[in-house]
Parts: sequence; C-alpha cells; structure tokens
Amino acid sequence: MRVREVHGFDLTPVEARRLQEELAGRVEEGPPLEIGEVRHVAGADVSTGRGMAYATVAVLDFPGLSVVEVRGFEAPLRFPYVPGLLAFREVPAVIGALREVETPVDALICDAQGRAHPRRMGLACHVGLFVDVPTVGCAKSRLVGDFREPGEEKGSVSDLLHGGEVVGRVVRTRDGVSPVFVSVGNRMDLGSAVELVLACCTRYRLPEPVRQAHNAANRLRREGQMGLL
DNA sequence: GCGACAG
DNA sequence: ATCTTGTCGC
Repeated sequence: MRVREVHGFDLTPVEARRLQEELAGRVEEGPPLEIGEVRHVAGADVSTGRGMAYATVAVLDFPGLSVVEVRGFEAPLRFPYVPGLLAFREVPAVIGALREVETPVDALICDAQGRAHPRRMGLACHVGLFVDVPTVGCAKSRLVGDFREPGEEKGSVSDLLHGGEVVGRVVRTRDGVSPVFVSVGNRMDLGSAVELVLACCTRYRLPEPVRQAHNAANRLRREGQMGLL
C-alpha cells in the first residue's frame, strides 16, 4: 500500500498537539463509502512491550470476512502514552505495516478514535492522512464526548456529542455487549463508518478485521512472528 | 484545585 | 496497553 510521508515523528508532546490542530483541517469527512463496492476491509492494531511497538494489519475479504493477508512491523517506542496523543506513539509502526500490504484495500478500521478526539484528530484520522484508503475509528472506550446508553440489541446506536457537534456514534455491535465508539477517520462519512463496523461484527463485539489484527499483534510480540497464510 | 483520560 | 489466578456467568 502506498504510504505518504506527511511529517516526521521526532516531536515533543507540545509540538505534537500543535501539529494535530494543523492536520485536523486536512481530514475529509466523506464521501459516503459505497459499501456494495467494498471487496477488502483491513484492520490495524498495535501491541506494546519491552519498549517496542508491534503493529499489524489484517486484510479480510468482504462481506465474507475471511483473512487474505496479514502483515506486521515492529518499531521502538519513542513517544509516551499521553491521552489525546496516541497517534504519535503508534502511527510510526502502523504505517510500517501498511507499507507492506499488497492486497488492494477499500477501507481500514483502526482500533482507536477518529474524529471523536479533543482536536478532531484521533489516530484513525492521522493514519488516514498517510494513505489513500478511507479510514474508520472503532474504539473500545470513550476518549471525549457525552452520550446516552444505546439500546441493548445489536444495531442500537446513539450520538457521541462533544463541543456542540456529533463527533461519533456509540454502537451496540452484539446483543448485550458493551458498545464500541465509532467515528470517521478520513475520506469517509459517519453513517458509512457505522454501517461498515456493523457489517464486520458477525460473531464478536469488535469488527473481525480488528480482532484478527489484534490477535496477530499479540502473537508477533510473544513469538516474534504471526503465522503464515 | 479536582476529575477525566483511545491504547 | 501490560502485569496476572481464579472465578462468576451464560
């Protein structure tokens, strides 16, 4: 996959925060994703340990959701975990893995926030500026915003509000499970993002591409490899 | 000053 | 996220 060199990552937290304010203006909300045209969906995740970041990207066919490619990339952690600045800690490793993906991907789901971020620049938006693929943020917990608990049935949703705007949606992906937080990454629309995430949650709470990437990242960290295809 | 806080 | 055993629930 083609990856652009938007900027370097040798920054301090103060510089990183200022860069986010500038980059947020480059994020594109829309157009709607033609989900009927989607052939492949990828998921990205990062596992950390012993000063290293182990990033993986799993590519699945759609709507079948079987794994067709898995790539991994490890890089030293050069930035601390600071709420709101996660991208500066994990993106270097993520783009390393994305660079090695050979399958044409139509959409990428990141295990993090997109526009549901204090400066509308979550990791999913950040990754979306480095690639041409539309990105979606699907996090397991909230970073910012207020919301009402969605209904208990799969498919129930509620708006995630912050600073007077709808920055994302709280989505129940399976009956009875805790909801996930979906928001636009880049080149995508919120409705499409929710639709895609729901279409990827056939058996588990998290979208299958993200689950596969998560498992591969843990294997990469523990065993130094992910298993072939 | 106090509480919140993706992974 | 990671560190970790047993244990409560479907």
